[in-house]
Amino acid sequence: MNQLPDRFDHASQATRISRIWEDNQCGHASVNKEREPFCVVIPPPNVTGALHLGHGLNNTLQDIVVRMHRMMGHETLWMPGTDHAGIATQAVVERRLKEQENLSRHDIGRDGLVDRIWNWKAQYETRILGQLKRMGCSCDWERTRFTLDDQCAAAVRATFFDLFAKKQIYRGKRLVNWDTFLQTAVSNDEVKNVTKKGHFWHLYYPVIDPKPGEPERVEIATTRPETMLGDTAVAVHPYPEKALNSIEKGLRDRLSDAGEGERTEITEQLEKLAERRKQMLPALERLRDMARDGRRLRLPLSNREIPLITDQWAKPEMGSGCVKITPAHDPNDYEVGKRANLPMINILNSDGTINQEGGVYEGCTIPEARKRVVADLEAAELLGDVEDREIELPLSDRSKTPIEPYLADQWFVAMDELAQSAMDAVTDDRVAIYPERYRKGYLDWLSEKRDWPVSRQLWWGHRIPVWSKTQLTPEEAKALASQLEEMVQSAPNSVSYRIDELDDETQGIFVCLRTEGDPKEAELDSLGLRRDPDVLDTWFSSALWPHSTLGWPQKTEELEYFYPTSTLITSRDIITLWVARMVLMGLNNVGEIPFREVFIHPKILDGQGETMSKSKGNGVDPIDVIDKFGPDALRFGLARLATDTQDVRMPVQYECPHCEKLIDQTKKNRSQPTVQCPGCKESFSTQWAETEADKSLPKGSVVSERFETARNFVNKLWNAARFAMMNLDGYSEQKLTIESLPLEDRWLLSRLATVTHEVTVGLKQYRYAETSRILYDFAWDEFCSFYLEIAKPRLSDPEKRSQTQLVMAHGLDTLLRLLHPTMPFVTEVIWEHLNQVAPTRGLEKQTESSRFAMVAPWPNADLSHFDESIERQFSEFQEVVGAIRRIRASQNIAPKETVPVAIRCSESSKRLLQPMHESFMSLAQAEVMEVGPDAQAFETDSPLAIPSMEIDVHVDLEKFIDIEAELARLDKLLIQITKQISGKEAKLGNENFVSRAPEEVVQRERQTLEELRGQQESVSGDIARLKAKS
RNA sequence: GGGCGAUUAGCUCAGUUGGCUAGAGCGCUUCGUUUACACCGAAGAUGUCGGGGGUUCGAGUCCCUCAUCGCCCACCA
Repeated sequence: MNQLPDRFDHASQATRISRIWEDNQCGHASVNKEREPFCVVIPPPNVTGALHLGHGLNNTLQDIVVRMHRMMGHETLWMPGTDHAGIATQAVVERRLKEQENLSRHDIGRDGLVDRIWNWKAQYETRILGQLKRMGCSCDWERTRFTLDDQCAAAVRATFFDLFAKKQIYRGKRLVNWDTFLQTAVSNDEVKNVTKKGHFWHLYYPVIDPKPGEPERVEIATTRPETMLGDTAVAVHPYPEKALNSIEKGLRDRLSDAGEGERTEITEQLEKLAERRKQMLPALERLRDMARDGRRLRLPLSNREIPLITDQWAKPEMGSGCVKITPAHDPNDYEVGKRANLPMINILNSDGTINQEGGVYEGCTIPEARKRVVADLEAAELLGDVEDREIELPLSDRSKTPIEPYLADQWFVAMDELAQSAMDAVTDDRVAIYPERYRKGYLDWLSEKRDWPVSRQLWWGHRIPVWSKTQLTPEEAKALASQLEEMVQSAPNSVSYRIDELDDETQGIFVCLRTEGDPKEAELDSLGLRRDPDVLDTWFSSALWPHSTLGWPQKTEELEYFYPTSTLITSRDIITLWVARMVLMGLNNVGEIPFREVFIHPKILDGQGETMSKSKGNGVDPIDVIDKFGPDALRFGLARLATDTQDVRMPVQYECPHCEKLIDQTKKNRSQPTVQCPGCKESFSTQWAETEADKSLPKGSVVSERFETARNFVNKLWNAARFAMMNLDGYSEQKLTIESLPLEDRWLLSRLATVTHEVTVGLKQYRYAETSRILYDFAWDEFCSFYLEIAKPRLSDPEKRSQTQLVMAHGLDTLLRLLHPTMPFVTEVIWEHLNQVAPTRGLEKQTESSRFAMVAPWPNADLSHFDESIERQFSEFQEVVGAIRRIRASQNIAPKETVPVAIRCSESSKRLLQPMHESFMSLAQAEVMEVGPDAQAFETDSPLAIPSMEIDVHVDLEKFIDIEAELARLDKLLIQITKQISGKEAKLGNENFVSRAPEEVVQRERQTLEELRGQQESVSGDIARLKAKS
C-alpha cells in the first residue's frame, strides 16, 4: 500500500470507477418482487443548455438518497431523462439561427426548424447526461427518457384524448400577445416594452335617456382610441370613496416615515387627491348609482348600446374615473369582461387590420383606424382633450412591431376536479412536502383552480392531436358528424369528436385521435379537417413524467412495481408549475399519487446574492468544479450547504488558466470577454469572448473556492485509509469478543453506532447539511485525530496488533459505507484497495466484503455497541488531552519534550484515564504520573480545570516554567472565571429564578458555580505561589 | 399589492422542544515537517445574534414592530 499516492487522484480514478459501475450495471433496477422498491424520477433538465451548479445540487441530493436506499437493499431505480422545454429551447435555437445565419424560423419553415432543434437537443442531451455521469449520478441509464420521445408522446396523446373525451379539455378564447407581422402569438418573455411618446385621448360616450340631474355623457380616456370599436362596457368603481380613502391612508402611512425628498412628493399627491375628491367624488358616486340602476351608454360611431357597470378595475384617482372596457383587446378589460359576463368583440383580423366588427373601418390598419376614429369623434363633438403623454408600447422581440392583445382560440384543461384531487392528496398527507412551509404555496395556487391553458403557438413540442373544421353551418356540421360517428363506432377508444358552437350561426367540429400516425389522419384530411398547428405547454408532458417514464399508458410491470415513486427532490420555483401538475395528472391517469414525499431544496446564488445563470455570466459548470476539485468534493461541498432554511450564497471565482490563481468574480468582470489575471498579468477569455483574438486566449473556468474544504476532506479520508491499509499487513480473521476490547475500541464502536443512526435518520429526513457535518466531524476529529492516533502504538505492539487491525478495518469499512452516498468515487477506490488487504471484515465474525462499495450493505446502527458512559468518559479523555496541549502551547514547550502530568478526578474517570497512559504520550507527549482522587499537584504546577467535569489537570513545569507567560495566562483565566462566577451568583441570587425555574436547571447552575469557585481558588493559589517564586 | 424566507465572527453558514459560558469551515496570529495527510498538526484572537418594544426566572430561539435583502404570485388604462 506504500505505492498509493498521498493525494487522491480523482482525475485518473473517476472515469475508471464510472465505467466499472456502468459495466456491472450497478445502477440498473428491474422489477424484483423479493425486494422493496425505491424509485426517484429526475426533474428532467431542460435541453436548453448545459447543467449549472443548481442542477449539480439537485442531482447530488437525489443521488445521495438513491445510493443510500440501494445500499439498504431496496430495488432502487433512479429514472434519468431530459425535458424538451418548448419555448426556451425554440428560442435558443431561433436566436442562434438569427445570429449565425440571419434567418428567421419562417425562412426555414416548421420542419426545418424542428429538425434543427432536434440536432440541438441531441448535442445538449449528450452533454447533460455526460455531466450527470461525471458527477457520479447512479441513474439507470438504460431507461433514459426524453419528454418528446415516443414513449412520452404516447402518454401525452393518451392523456389528451382521455381529457378531451371526458370534456375536461375544452376550447376557449384567451388573450394572447399577437404579433401581427409574423401573425403568431408570442410568449410573455418575447415581448419587450418600450417607452414612446403618445397621446391620451379623452372621449365622451352619450348616456341613453339621462334622467334629470344625470350627466348626458361620460368621459373616458384612452391611449388607444381605435379599440373603442370593440368596447362592450364602461366601468366605474363600486365604492369610489372607499377607494380614495384607502389610497389616502397609504400615502399618509408612507409620509410618516418618508425621507425629506419623498415627503414633499407625497404631500403634493395628497393635495391633488384632496382636490380630486372635492371635484370628482359626487360625480363618480352618481355614475356608480347610474350603473347600479342599469343605465346604458351609446357607443359612438358604431352606435351600439353598452352598459355602464361597476368594477374595481376603474380607478377613481385616475383620469375621469371611468374606464372603457374592451375585453377582446386588453388583458385587464378581459378580466373585467369575464367578471361582468360581457360580450367580447374581436375587431382585428390576424394581420392586424380591422375586421367586419369595425363597420366602416373594416380593412383599415390600426394607425389608419386610429386616425379616422379620432377624426370622426371630433366631428361628432365627442372628443375632449388630447394630452401628450409617454406610453409603454409592447413590441415583439422578433419582428419589432407592436404587439396586439388578441383573443385567440386556445385549448384549456378544466382544473376544478383535477386541482381538488391534488389538494386533497397533500391535505390528507398522501403526499408530504418538506419543508412544510411549501405546502401553503402549493395549496393556495391550486385553490384558485384556474383553468390551465395548454396550447402554445410554437413549433417545438407535442403537437395538439386535434383536427378541426370550422365555419360550418349547423347542417354541414351535422352531416360531418354523422360521418365521424362511423369512425367512432369502429374505434371508440381512439377517436373522439365534438361539435362546438362558434357563434350564433357557425359551428366547428373537433376530432381528437389517440394514436400518433393513425391512418384515420388521412381520412380526416380528406374530409377537410386540418390539424391544429399549436403544440402543448411543456408542462403538459412534464406532468406525466413519473408515470410516462414507467411505461404508462401500458400496464407495465415497472409501473405496477415502482409507482408511486418514493420521493421527488426539486427546487421551489416549480412547485406549482410542475409538482402540483404531476400530482393531479398522476391521480387522473393512474389513479394514484406520483410520489409520497417531495423535498424542496435551496437555490444557489452567487456572491452578490443573485441567482446563477448563463446570461449573467455567473453560472458555474459543475464540470469545471469537478476538474479542479473532483466529483466527491463537488458533491460533499454541495450537500453540506443544503440546509432547509435558506438559499446558498456561493461567491465564485475565475480560475486563471495560466497560473491557477482564483480571481473573485465581480459584477464588472463577469460580463467582460477577457480578464487579466492580477497574479501573472496574463489575460484569459470568458464565455463572452467573441472576437478571434479574444477566443484564441485560453478560457478561464468559473469555480468556487467553497469546494476547497470538501476537497481537503476527501484527501483526509484518502490518507486515513492509506494509513490504515499500510498497517494491515498480516491482517487475518479471528474471533473477537466485544467485551474484551479496550476502551478506545469500545468507544469507536459506540460512536459508529451513534453516527450510523444519526446519518440514517438524517438522510431519510433530507437533513443533508447536518449529516454531512456529522460525517465530517466524526471522520476527521474522531476517527483520524483520535482513533488512528491511539491505534498507532497498538499497531506496533505484536500482542495487540492483530486485534487492532480488525477493529480499524471495521471502522474504516463502516465509515466508507456511510460516506459512499455523498462521496462515491473516493470511497469506491478505497474499497477496492481495502478488499485486497482485508477481504473479509467484521467484528465477532468476518465475512467477505461486497465487491463494490456502491452495492455494499448500508451499516446497521448496532445499538448493542452504543454505550453512553463510554462516549461521555471518552470526551473527558479528549478534554484532558486538550488541556495538556493548551498548557504546552502557552508555555512554548517543545513538541519533543515530555511533560509529567497528574490528573485529579473521580474513581470512575480514573478507570477510563488510567489505561489511556500510552495515548497521553502519543497525543500530548505527556507522562501521566498520577491519576485519581488523590493525585497531587506538583511543586511548580500549571493547573487547568476542565469545566463541568470535575477534573483537574496538573502539569509539572519544573523544567519549563516561564513564570511571566504562566502568570499572564492565569491572570486572564482568573478574570474569566470571576466574571462567570458573578454572572452565576446574580442568577442564583434572583429569587424568581430559584423559585420558578425547574429544579434541575437551578441545580445545574449551583453545581457549576461550585466548580467555578473551586477553580477560582485553585488558580488564585497558583498565582500566589508563582509570585512568591519569582 | 399578496405570500414566503433571510439578517449570528472579516467571508460563507450551523444553532432541534426557550436553559448559551453562542459554534463550524475559510481567512487571520503563533508554533510545528513526530513516516497517513502542509489539501497536515497544535494553540490563539475575533460576536451589542439587523434596530426597537414585549412575554418569561431566563430570549439567538416565542410575540409585535421597524429596517434591509432575496424569492414566488398578482399588477403596472
